[in-house]
Amino acid sequence: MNRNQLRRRPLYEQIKSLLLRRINDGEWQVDEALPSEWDLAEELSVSQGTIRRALTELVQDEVLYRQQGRGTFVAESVSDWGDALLGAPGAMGAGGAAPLVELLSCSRANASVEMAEALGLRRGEPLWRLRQLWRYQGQPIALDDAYLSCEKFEGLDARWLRQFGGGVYATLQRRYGVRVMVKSVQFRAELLPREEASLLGQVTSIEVPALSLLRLSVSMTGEPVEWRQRYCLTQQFAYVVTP
Amino acid sequence: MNRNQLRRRPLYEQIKSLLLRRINDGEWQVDEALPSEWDLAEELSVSQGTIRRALTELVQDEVLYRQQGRGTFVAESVSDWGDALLGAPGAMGAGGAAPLVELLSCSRANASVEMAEALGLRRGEPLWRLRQLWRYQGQPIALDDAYLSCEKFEGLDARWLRQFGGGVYATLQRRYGVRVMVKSVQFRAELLPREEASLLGQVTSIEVPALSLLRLSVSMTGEPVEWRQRYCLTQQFAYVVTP
DNA sequence: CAGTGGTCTAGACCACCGG
DNA sequence: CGGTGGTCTAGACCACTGA
Repeated sequence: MNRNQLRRRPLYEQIKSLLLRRINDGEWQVDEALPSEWDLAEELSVSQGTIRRALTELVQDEVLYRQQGRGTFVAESVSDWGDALLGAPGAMGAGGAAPLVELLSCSRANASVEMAEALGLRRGEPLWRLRQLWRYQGQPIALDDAYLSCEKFEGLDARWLRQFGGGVYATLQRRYGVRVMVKSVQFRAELLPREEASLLGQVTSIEVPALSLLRLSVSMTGEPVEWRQRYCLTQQFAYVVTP
Repeated sequence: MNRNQLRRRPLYEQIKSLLLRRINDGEWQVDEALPSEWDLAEELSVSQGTIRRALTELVQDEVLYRQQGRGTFVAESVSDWGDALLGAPGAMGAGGAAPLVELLSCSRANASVEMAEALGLRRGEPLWRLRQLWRYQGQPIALDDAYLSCEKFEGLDARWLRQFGGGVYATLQRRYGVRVMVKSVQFRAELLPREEASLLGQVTSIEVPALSLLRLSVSMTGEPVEWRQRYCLTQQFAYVVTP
């Protein structure tokens, strides 16, 4: 390891970046073990304690997971759904589960002002719009529109996404080597727009309030990747977050 | 430090608990420095590295904060509002700020089934109900009802809360030595009930959707302390969370 | 059993802060 | 300048896993 690096970034930070790059380059697959801490220490000419610290932080970032006696492994990327669970309103203890996803469509759109700003693109640039329907206990519960740059993710289409399964983020990781993490989430309460209401099976004429989420996801290097809007029905189940 | 403790809990965990107890007992005030890592190490007969690890985790839990060259200090308890910010819808970059709080009333209520379960009490037990109005840029933006056990927090009243200022959590810490952290939050979209609508200045006859939050807060030892419900207007500002 | 991560120690040097 | 936290090293022992 180069010790004369202007002494700016600590060693363990440099090792974090290095490992992150190698993970994203696909050097180790999901659930595959990295070399042991001692082997990494020798390879990178640092002490095992320094390797340990880098790995510990990557575990905290949920990029890796450890199992005592077995090794250190590459973690799955986050789920499209996010960390939230669906639970009975008022019952704070028992968290439910995450819903199941179905890809409805993959079309093209143009970046709005907000999308362009959030994604670091110019207004009007072409984006993929991936529409997903979430079901919980068989019932439609949420509708997502995910927007991603066409340029960065050339050739993304419904066939790929359905074939891979596991949602948009899993596909980004496996096909484009991009790991993603949620940077920011906005919550609002809105009346469900007509189109979304019909897709969510809300056919009554009365207007129904829905939880509206806006979410910005970035790559591990902090580069904005996805702008996602979600309408979530919360009459039966609440959207539960546990910090 | 007792090394023959059945070897169950690691030393740094024991030290975390010990320091947490001493912080809650008021041994050091908010923004007051703890003894240096070396002094603590000597006092507790462990190595500085072990003290360091315990402190690092308490910093991650936002119980302490560190300043290089100065020391390690007791942090403020969390704000009643929580970690969220109010921001312009669609603008993910620029987070706004938190709103200002005003205590409306302090009354008594009886625990509902959900409250009792969440707080570990029996149904119908007496609770304080603290009603707070949040204003942002002068406009009412959210209404909170915080419920706490009357038994555990004897003598809580509006005078104390107003006199202390800084909200419920600051008062719990200063008067009862209880530090609090948010354990779980539920989000729902609802139509704003009539009473809450009038307190939030929504006098139109049409029904307005509001973001409904249910939040359970616990002490540092994990004991449930507060059940809080919030109605938040989101027509103008979104509720922004940054993980 | 060998190999892995998990804890703990001791000591060194650096970077920053304040008087 | 002394005192603080921040980084890095080397080595020891433990606890768990799997062959």
